[in-house]
Amino acid sequence: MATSEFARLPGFRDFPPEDLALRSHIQEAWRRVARRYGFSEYDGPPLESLDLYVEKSGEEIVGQLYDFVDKGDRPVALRPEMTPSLARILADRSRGMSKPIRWFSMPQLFRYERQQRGRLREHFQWNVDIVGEAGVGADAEVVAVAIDGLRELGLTSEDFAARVSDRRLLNAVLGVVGVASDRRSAAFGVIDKIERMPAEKADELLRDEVGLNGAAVERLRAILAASSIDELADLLGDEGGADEEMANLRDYIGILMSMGLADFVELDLRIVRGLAYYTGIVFELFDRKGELRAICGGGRYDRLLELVGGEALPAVGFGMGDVVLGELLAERDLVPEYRPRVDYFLVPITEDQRAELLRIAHVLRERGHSVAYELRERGVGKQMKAATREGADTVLLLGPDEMERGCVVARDMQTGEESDVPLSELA
RNA sequence: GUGGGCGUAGCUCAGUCGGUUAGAGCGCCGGAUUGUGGUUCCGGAGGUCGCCGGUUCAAAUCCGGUCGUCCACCCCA
Repeated sequence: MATSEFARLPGFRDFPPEDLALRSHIQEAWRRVARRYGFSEYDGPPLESLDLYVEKSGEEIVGQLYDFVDKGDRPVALRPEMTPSLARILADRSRGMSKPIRWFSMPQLFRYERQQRGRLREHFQWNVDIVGEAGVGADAEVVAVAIDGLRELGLTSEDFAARVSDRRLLNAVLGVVGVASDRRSAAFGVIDKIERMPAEKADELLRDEVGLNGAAVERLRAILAASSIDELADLLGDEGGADEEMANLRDYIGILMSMGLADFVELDLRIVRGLAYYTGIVFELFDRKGELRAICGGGRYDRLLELVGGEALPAVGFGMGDVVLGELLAERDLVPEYRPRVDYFLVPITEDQRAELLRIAHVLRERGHSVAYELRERGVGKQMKAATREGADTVLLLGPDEMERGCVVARDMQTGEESDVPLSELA
């Protein structure tokens, strides 16, 4: 609660050490996995020109942006997503770069919306993109990174899966089922929400908005329920019309099987993704229990770079937020316990040894060890308690006796064993 | 943006048919312990009961508003 006069803004988080530990745990895993796949890290400014988002996503997105006019009368916005910035950055320099470009980032993103579980006004999002490769090899590579990012944190195929689809395939399928070309985008909208509405409501929309008859609605429902490429092929029969898209998606899934990730991948044509700029394969990672919102979403966006004024390059990528992921890790008991720790905690028995201890502390720090001690005079018992609280590996005790013998006593805080360390080793 | 639940100590919560100085556990600080921690015992600090207003002799308790939070909707990176 807000006892302080200055309360935290709603939807924003503080990160005291015990909370920053989880965020770091997640981000370090993300970074390790991205590097393991040969991606390079980049970043951009958190504040961008408002136009960058309006051009791409339309006026209605402005209601969900943190935007304002700066002192130079420029309409600006805190970045709500990273992809437009990536497109802008590459528009300037991609022509001179070898392809494909494999970049990742972990920006803090902002949106102005009412917060609820798994959705704040600020979050950190892992963005991984491959730019300059149109083939399904890039699509598969990117989803493999996302899957391995979660595996790195201890999640398994019991915990989550990737649901994959392809907008071109869905478009072709809609053609096969008989959706007129001017009704396709309406159909996309209904299919995107179909899981969250009652069946009668969906049927009604498919009839009235999309223009399908009863039999076609039935057939489309069956097709949308397919969870493998073979099942989908059976349902489509020999009519053709989607052959090329089917072969494409089959290759994609084949690559993921070769990687040993088959357990993590399911076909699901209901995955559409809201973002208008997706053009091909799209996917979401979700928890298998279905308790949380999507952990990660991504796909192919082959037009975006030229829209922003850059080289016409195909691209594919995803974003994964730290909020939902943190909740999933907590539910699966995969959040490491936060423990402060230091290598050495130094204890002067009397103040007469403090100068020598400060010297030793500095020697150990120069050697790269972490060292702590009480900053003012306290009893030995108190200092030992403090050493425990600080998570000391070893306590070095120095009193008049040790000074005389030319050593310190090193106490192993795990075992309680003590041994002498000559001062000559700490010079 | 719409509708609903909740809001008592740092944390988890108890306490309300309105009635003297509002409680517990954990945590924190101090002491038992002026050359040895994790256990234990003793003591202490910390709350204008989210905030503002109303009803009342009297409000943590009832009413209204507001802010925060959670849930659903909307939307989705």
